[in-house]
Amino acid sequence: MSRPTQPSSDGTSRGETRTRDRQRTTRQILDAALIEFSSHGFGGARVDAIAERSGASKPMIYSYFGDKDALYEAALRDAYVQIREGERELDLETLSPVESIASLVRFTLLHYRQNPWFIRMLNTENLRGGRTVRLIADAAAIQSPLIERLGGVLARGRKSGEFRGGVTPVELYVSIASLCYFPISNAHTLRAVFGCSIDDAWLSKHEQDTIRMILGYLTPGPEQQENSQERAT
Amino acid sequence: MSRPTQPSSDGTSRGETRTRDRQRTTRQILDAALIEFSSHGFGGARVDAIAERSGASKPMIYSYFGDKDALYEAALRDAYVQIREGERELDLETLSPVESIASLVRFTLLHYRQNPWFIRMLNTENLRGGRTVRLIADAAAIQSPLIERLGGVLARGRKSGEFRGGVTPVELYVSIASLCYFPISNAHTLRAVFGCSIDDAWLSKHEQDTIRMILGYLTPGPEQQENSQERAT
Amino acid sequence: MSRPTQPSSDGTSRGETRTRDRQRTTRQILDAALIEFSSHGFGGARVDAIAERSGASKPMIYSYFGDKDALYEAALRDAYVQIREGERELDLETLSPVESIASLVRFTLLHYRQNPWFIRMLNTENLRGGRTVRLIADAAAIQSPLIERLGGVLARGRKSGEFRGGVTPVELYVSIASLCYFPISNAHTLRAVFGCSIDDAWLSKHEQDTIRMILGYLTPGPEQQENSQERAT
Amino acid sequence: MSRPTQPSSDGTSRGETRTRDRQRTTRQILDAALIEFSSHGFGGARVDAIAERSGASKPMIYSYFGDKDALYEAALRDAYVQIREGERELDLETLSPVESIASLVRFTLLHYRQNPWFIRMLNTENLRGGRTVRLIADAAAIQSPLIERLGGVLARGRKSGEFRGGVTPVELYVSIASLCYFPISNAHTLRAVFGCSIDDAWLSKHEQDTIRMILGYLTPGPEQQENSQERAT
DNA sequence: TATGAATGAGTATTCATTCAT
DNA sequence: AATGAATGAATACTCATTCAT
Repeated sequence: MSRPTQPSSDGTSRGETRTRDRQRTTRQILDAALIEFSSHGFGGARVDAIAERSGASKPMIYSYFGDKDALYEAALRDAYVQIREGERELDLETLSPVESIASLVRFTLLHYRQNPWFIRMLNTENLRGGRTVRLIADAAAIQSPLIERLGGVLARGRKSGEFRGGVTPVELYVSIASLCYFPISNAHTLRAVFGCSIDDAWLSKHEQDTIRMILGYLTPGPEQQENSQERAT
Repeated sequence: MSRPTQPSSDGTSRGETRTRDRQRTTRQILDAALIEFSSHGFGGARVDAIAERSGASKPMIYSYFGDKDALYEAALRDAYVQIREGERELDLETLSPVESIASLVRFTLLHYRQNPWFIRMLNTENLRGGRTVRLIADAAAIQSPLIERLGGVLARGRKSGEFRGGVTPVELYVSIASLCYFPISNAHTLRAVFGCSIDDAWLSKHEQDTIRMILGYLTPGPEQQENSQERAT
Repeated sequence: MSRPTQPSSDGTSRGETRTRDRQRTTRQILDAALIEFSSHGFGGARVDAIAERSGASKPMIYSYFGDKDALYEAALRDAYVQIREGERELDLETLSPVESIASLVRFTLLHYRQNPWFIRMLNTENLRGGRTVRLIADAAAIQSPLIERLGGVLARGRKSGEFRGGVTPVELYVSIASLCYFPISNAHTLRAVFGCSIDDAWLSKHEQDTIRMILGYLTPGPEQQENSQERAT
Repeated sequence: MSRPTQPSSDGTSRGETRTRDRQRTTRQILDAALIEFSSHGFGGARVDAIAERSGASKPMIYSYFGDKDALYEAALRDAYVQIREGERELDLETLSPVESIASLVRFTLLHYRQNPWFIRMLNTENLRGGRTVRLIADAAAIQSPLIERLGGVLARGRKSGEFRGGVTPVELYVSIASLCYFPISNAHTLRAVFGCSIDDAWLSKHEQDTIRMILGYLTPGPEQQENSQERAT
């Protein structure tokens, strides 16, 4: 029943073509899965919809990935892989420490805006209690080298006297991510409750504010504010 | 199973127990719905599970609320109502401006930690594109008077010279919420990707950092940082 | 809990009032049931709808009638009772035989048109295989004295030479009923399939045709037509 | 269970069995649906029962037809299609006008007796107010070419002097259908109320009576009867 | 290998019927 | 006696998954 495939004219062998087809199909399925899972959450996602959008048949999806959970896992991992690839374009090594931080903020915000499905996948996964990310946490792809690079920036800044000590890269990055993630992730409820529309202008302003906040936090300065609550208690 | 209802002292009679039972049942259904929807998202939530957890029968749920969508809407609204009630306990009027801000940060973080289902409901709703919150946005319950009160704090701070101008209460609140929301909302993925466990200690430290960041942002100061990127560009 | 009812001012005693109330409620339930059953069939009828339309509570309906089947049975019997009452107004004794027949046709058609729920109840019951009408067939109310009276008309007509013999009243009545029932019962499908709208004008014409057909059938005449098929076979 | 399918001789290959199975399954579902809907009405029909009787699974039914309404629509349309197919066997062109009419009556009665579900489907649909037949009325299948053919018979009869004028084919057909439909449709209630059992013998006699009535109605004759009521008024 | 077709096990929702007052 | 409230048992419909080819 398998139709005879004559050797492809571009020099690839039959096996290679198959491999390439398989990769292409896998890619299409993952893209469709990312859209579907990030649009409707895990429970609301439909394998049918993924099949239709990807152009692959359902048995194919099952044969490639196993079941819905496994497909979700693959999609989540792929989400991280794509994001990590994006992060590689970020330059934290040649800019000045201050500029590196500003650049990181700008990049993070832009990244979230350009890949809204990523935020949605993270929301979905956290709603699920992280049960899947835990499974794939050991895989190298998911861990971000960003922390290490950010550690370098902090060290440089401390050495140059621009930054104070006592700030870990993880804490710093979580703060940056928080400020970039939340307004985009929660745009709908923010608009409904506070009447603010999180559009380009709003986010541009927010970008400035965030940079100011983060740099203010890193600056050595007179350090009066952080004692405020100690006095209060 | 029927708890002893002491005779009502306010003159209401008969029907009273029915009413009270209805209220109690409604409450139980809403509680169960909040747990279910915030645990599994809308698509993954099961009306059966809500019935079982609440102790109400399914027909009762449908008779009280209509359908799954309406039940979700009621639960979402209730989530906001509960949060608004919590916010009333917050004192932003008698404390000093700086202390008010610190207090708001502490309160927000505590609030999110103590009511994790709230964060999860917001995530769920935003995953749905906010289609339900839009429906109930006009209800008084949902809009927060917090913004107005925060505006008062900012005004007082500006008058006393502690705060600079040019900061709107919404922007400020979004930043505070961002910093408090994200680490809790995304605790699972953060742990998997950055290896940090968002526990009490972590959050205590984060609370300090957040207060420092926010106050640093509000302080007039030499204003060098916020120009950094202008130099860069 | 039963409120004291002072003796009614119109001379009826408490017991009588209760009896009268019960009768009135029963009547209202039956009316609502006739509408509901004849509108939606047995399977499509909703006890809730009957309760709402009748103004009676569902437990009352169940206490009065038993269950849905029994209620249907009562409604069906009532349909026949009402129809029989209507038939009493028909005069088949004083008019001439020919006029009696014409009058019966006119009456039957009018009757069906004025009580469309009756046709629908009959359709419903026949769809059910007559399982209920069989139960109540023994009750006097349901059997029609019409056949007997029609027998008298036929006898008179035969005696006067206007009608031929060999026609039983049941056969005759079935033919009349057929011609009156079908166009009304099947008005919707007739319109869809044959494009004819069964309105007043159409039915007036049909009334004439029916009378002509029936009388032609009863008239002694040269009797050529009815042999036609014997020749054919 | 799979009947042996001989290799198709018309050049179609593969997919053929699938198609044929689909057609066969569709047929079985429609048959089961006709039985179920005509036995219990729309509201009383159970999709489960149709699945069981047809041997198809419920999801298959839904995948083939859509939902219960659509299945009902398909069944109703199919009922008409089958009936129209039956009518094609009827010869109204070569027989004499009188014989044609007699033949049509005999055919109609036989048809109704042999396909009792057809009458029941019509009853069901009319009980529903014809809302579905209206949807499919435009489909060619449903409209009967019978009327046209009957018009031809009437014309021939008028030309030969056997039939009078002033009779439209629709009116005539409705009368014939009435006389054939009602005794079968209402057999159950007729038996209960008038004690007559509508069996083969009864219907044979009724067939004769109907032919007599219809032909009497068509015959030119002295035309005395139809004036009777004018005298009465 | 690839896929149209098929289904077991749900899932939201309804309804006849009964309880508690 | 009368009814608002409650529910067991369906009922229409769906979906992740597998079969047959």
